[in-house]
Amino acid sequence: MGIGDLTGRLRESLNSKGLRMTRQRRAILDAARRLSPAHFGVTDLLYEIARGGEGVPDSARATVYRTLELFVEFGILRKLQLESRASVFELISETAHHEHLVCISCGNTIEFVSPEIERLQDEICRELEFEPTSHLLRISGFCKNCRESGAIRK
Amino acid sequence: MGIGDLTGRLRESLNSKGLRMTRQRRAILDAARRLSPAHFGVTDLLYEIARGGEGVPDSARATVYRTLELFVEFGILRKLQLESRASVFELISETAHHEHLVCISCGNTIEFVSPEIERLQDEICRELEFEPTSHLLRISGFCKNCRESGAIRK
DNA sequence: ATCGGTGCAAACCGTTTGCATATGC
DNA sequence: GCATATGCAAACGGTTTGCACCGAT
Repeated sequence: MGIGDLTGRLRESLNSKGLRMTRQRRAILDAARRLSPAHFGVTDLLYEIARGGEGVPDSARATVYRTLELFVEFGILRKLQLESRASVFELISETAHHEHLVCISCGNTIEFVSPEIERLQDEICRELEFEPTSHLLRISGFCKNCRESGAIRK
Repeated sequence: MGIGDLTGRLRESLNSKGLRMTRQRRAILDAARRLSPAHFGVTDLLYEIARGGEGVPDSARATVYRTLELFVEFGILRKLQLESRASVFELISETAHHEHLVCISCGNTIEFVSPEIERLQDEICRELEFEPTSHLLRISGFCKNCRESGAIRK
């Protein structure tokens, strides 16, 4: 099932719970797709929706929050914990789950995948009889650019 | 340098920056030590300080926030990102850095260490020319207890 | 027509900040 | 004595909630 079928998947998920497809939910999904594969926060989404000319007023943050929560439940979005304050989301695609390097100087994130680390995680969970549903691996530090430009302050 | 020498280490760190040892900073360090090795939030700390009879009023959250930040800078505490809302801290001891399994049903955390995963992380950083300063690995899911008791609601 | 969804404003909660007072050095 | 630290209260920013109205089914 491709990323192009997201609208169908959303409709399905909604139906199965007796919920409704609305203009706003469609607009939010579309904006998320346009922003993808970048990560985005609630404000990014509102801005992107406005750019798309969709009718979701800037004051409707509540709707966006409620909808994003729903999308996470449906497995359409993943909620990251990149920063301590604001929530950051990303569209879940068929591509492998990735981890993040976060530069504490410039704030940029670099993505990587490591099947070996994933395998070790599964092993640990088996040993501890823990049933994993998701995981987060984030390495903070200084990216190549910031090290070279001496922009390291923190 | 043992965990018992924390007060001395704090005094040293403070001196080296021209800062002062105060009743409050000592009280906060003591409370953190009493709570250790458990994780604690700002409210836990305030409560523990009150129990110790130290003179830090409940309204002095600002002081606690400022002090914890300082302690993190000094390498005495580590700030975790276990939850999205409130900050959680832990005392850094000589024992190896550990990772967390977090049960999304009961909220309990299980700690584990994995030198292999740490090694793979270092390898990845080397490849991507990234200089790591800290990392966070958190696996969410269901602990043994919750699976067995069928207490899984999510 | 019904029941879920939206928009708005107000409440919430953890955290930060400004400032007068208190205190370690 | 002077600069740092504290305590308090107010501001802040992201998020959640209550409720009247709107709209998909």
